[in-house]
Amino acid sequence: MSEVTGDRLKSFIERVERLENEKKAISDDIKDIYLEAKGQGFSAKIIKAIVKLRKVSKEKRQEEQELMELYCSAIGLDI
Amino acid sequence: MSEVTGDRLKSFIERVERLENEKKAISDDIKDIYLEAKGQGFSAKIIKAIVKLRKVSKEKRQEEQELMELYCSAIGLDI
Amino acid sequence: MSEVTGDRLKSFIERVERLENEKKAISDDIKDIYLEAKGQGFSAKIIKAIVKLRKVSKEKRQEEQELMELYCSAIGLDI
Amino acid sequence: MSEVTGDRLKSFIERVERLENEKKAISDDIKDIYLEAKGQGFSAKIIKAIVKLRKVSKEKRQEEQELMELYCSAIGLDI
DNA sequence: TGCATATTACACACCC
DNA sequence: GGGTGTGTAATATGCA
Repeated sequence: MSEVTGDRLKSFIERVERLENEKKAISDDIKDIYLEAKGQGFSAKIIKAIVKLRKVSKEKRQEEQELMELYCSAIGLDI
Repeated sequence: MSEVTGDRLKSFIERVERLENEKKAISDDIKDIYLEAKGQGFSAKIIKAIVKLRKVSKEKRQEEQELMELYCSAIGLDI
Repeated sequence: MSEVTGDRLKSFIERVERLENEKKAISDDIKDIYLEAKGQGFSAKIIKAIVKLRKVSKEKRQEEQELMELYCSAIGLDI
Repeated sequence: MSEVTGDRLKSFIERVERLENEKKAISDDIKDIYLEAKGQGFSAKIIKAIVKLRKVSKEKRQEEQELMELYCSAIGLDI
């Protein structure tokens, strides 16, 4: 591998590492928000569930719910 | 739940969603870098392995340091 | 640390390691069952959800559901 | 879903539940060992650290081996 | 599309 | 008993 090639490779690696650091910082910020919410009496767990809920479409959620109910009725589990 | 409380809750949710979008954008940037590297003939798999190796090496050093401190504190040795 | 003490310590470590290996083997068996179920056309995801469901009491599930609905109505999210 | 299908589903669920119970029993045994060790004056935290260290050392060796093979295959070197 | 991996979420255990 | 940390489980992503 030529020196130039090595430099380019190094450049790629460092760019990735820089972005991963930024990503990590944002993750930490998100954690802080959950802590803040918790400090004001909100349940972090529920907030996370809502954020997730808003991501996936209503149709998809209903599909899963229906499959779940089908399985439960098949084994006689009352939910 | 009062309207004010609902507003604060909504604010938390939207802040989280905004940060998650930023995080997603960074992930996409990282993906682009790997594509670019691949376009220049580098193996993305190898680059990822190197990035990971550099990360775990750093973490391993920290872990060993912490383990040493744990041992020292366990035997009452002040370092 | 005396030799006897060292031997006892070693014994504890090895007993833990042996049990952790057994635990790992069981985890693998569980994974195999999910694969088998999947191979017969069942959704592993849903089965896991059901197993989890049977673990927690009905009351607890309802509580979480109600809290969730309270939060959603507070931010005007129709679920 | 036919009754037969429901029975098969139920069988999968019960097999998983049985194995999870076994796993739980082993976890409890491990906890007992730590209590016993503590009762003899050993630090559970340190023992856990040692067990973990022995585990990751082994894993790390394997990872390095795999990385080496990855590098070699990347440059077309047959080892 | 199925598999491997990486991230994320959760629950349990320990400590104060 | 409450908060923190750790270990495990689940999900989402990316590659073959």
